[in-house]
Amino acid sequence: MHNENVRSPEQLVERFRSEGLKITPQRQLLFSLLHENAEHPTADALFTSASALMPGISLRTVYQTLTDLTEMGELGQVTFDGGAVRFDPNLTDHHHAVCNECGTIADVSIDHLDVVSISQPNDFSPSSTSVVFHGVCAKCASPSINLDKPTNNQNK
Amino acid sequence: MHNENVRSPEQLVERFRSEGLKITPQRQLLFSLLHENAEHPTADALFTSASALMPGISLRTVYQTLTDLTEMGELGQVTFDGGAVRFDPNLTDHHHAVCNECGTIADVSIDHLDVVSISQPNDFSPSSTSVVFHGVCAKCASPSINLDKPTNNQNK
DNA sequence: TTGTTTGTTCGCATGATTTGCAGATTAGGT
DNA sequence: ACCTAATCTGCAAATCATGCGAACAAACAA
Repeated sequence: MHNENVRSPEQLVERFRSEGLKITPQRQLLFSLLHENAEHPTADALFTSASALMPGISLRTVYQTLTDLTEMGELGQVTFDGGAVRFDPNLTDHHHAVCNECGTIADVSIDHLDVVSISQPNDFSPSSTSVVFHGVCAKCASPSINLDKPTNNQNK
Repeated sequence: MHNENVRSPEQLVERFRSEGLKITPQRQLLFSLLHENAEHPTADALFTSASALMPGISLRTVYQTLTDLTEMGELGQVTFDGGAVRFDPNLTDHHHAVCNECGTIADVSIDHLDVVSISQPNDFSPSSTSVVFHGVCAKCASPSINLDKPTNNQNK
């Protein structure tokens, strides 16, 4: 069974067409780069990936397309620790686990979130809830595997 | 009973003294502006408040002091929706509710957070968990009170 | 009180991220 | 092949935050 909530490039092309928008090579490339991309890339990271395959593509176009997709509800945005906005093609209801060491962000599916006894917001009606776990991922936690310890903490 | 986890200006002065740091008027002012400040202010908001009471204070000093306090563990930082970093003097374990209308951020105390059946991170050891509720606060939700509807959404 | 030392403050430059704008370009239809 | 409107691109500019060095002042000693 395949997850309908991660749009394929074809689906996004169809969506754009139905909205009367044009199908450009830049957009098609970004659609495919986003497809089932679980790395929660920043605009700049996508620009780097895209540039390798399409030299000359503009960072401005990457931002524009990501904004378009977000406004169409085809892309989610998340921000951790004040850094750059990260884009999330996973449209299912899920949460995130951020590794303090390497900065990678993993999706977390929570079947049932039970929040017991909230004190303040007896007058607050939440429309959505996001949970972020901070900790150390398996790769960074195991010393045996972590011989080639990378220092590239992607956090800011 | 008084919450020991929101430091008074006197406590912060004591802490700074014990660390061999100097007690300057700028720092004292910021300590008092942060004391039991539940508005989760940005650095710029604090700079504006501080400037009214101490004309000439530098935004750089505000950032510096906030960074110092954060590194000392006397201040928390939170970011919502990619905007500016917000500072939180509430050191107790708590969460946040963000109003989609007016942008105000309310503290939420959760007595018990029960997360059931996490799928991905069977290999992830979280050291902290943050929950953010997005919705509409009481003030913005009640039409009778909301006659003077303010448009100042503080979100970005 | 005066002097010394060392941490602070301040202003400016710089970096990082994101958006506005306008001219050049091109997808999609005639 | 041509038109037209949408799109792409490059650059300027806004926002947020930090690095740096010179001027300044808190803390302490004499």
